[in-house]
Amino acid sequence: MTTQHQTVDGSGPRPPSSRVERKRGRRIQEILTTAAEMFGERGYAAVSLEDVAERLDVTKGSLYYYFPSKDELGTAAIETLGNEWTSRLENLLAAHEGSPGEKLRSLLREHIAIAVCEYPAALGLFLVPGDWPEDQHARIKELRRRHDRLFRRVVEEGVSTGEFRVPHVDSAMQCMHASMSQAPLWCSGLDAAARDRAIEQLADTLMMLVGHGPGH
Amino acid sequence: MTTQHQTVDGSGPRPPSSRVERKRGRRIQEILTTAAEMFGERGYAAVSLEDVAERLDVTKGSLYYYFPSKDELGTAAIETLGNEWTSRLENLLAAHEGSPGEKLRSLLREHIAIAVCEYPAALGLFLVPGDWPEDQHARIKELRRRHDRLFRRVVEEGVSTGEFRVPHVDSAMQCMHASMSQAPLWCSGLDAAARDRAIEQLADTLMMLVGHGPGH
DNA sequence: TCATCTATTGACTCATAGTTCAAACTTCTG
DNA sequence: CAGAAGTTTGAACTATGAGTCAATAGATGA
Repeated sequence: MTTQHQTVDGSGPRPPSSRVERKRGRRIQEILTTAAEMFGERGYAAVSLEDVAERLDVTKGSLYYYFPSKDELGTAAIETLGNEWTSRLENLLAAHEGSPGEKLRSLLREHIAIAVCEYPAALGLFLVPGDWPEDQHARIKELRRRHDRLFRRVVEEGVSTGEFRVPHVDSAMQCMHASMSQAPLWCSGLDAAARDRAIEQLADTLMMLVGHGPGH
Repeated sequence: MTTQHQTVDGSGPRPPSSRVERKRGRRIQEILTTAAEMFGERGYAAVSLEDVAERLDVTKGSLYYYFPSKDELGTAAIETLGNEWTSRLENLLAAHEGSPGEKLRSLLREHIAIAVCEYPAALGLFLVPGDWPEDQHARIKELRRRHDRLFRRVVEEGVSTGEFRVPHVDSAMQCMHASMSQAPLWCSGLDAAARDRAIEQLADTLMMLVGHGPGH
């Protein structure tokens, strides 16, 4: 068999099995991360597979050994990135014991840090869904919804206990997401120290949206 | 002469002159508005000139009668849109007599309303600058800077009089711009009444960023 | 070491989108 | 109305990027 294009995620009853399969998995991750990064930086349509291949130091054909098409690569990039991202936020929230204010601040920090430090520019995935084909467009919107539910739960908890003062929850959520989605842009080019400071300040600022200023 | 591709903006010592020239100007505006709208919706790379031509009910070749290339069309779209936009905000601010809080709220409302109602989706121009070629990328950044200066002046005025409480001015500005740039997305599909309400609520929410909640 | 499975290459095809242009059509103007 | 000027068209041409594939290089295991 020359090509396989198996399902990407390791779900189902398949253990990491042989060394060669684990190696394949790592290669796929490498490709997905790079692709997501570039799609995030410049949009889906503007990035050619040759561009992606070049950054990976391989040729275009090699990518087709792992993915049957650009669209499938795009889909996989959204899915794997989105799944890891969301589950990390969910775990953080599940393990957190603090007040709504503390919870929200932790969520914000984690979310921004992942975006800025680990998948630089990858949150750009969320920027112009119109740039993506129909199918992927829908997935991105779904991913957005999942993140929104997480944050919204905490915000509404804070509103009901009176700790937050939010004139319009929907607007506040939208502003929060919009701001976080552009954080990688603002932080690109900063050194580690400045980046950490910027993340901290951004979290401070977004807490203002729920009426939870530095006075608290 | 078959093609001309003259400068687009009406600056310099050229009155609107003949009727035919005015007609030409209107046609150019029509093209620019449509193109900006589509670039905003789906990004620069994802929109072909045939797409633009189709929405205008002409053929691709016709666009080349007015613009020598896609890139020039993109540049002109950014420039004209940006110039009109900025000067309207500048005029509003120059004529305004109120407190920093009232000024900022007016600016926000006007900015969002222009984005949402007059150039639907055109603020998307600002969304993925990486999607554009170098040259246009730089122009978009410059345009952003001009808008930023306007808003920042008002915010800093409010901070110095003590009316605003802003932990980090840079972060606050970034969040403000990010949120406004996505407003057209949120408002697409709303009827006029719902749209006006959404604009109002968004302005409320962004006032929170400068510690100027509904209590004031 | 040989045989087999895996991974990569580079040259090729095909479709799309940017660009040119001569010819046809429309609108002005004397 | 005739001719000139302005505008639009549709059919090329070209460049780019998606996708294919046979040949080759590299691992792996007996």
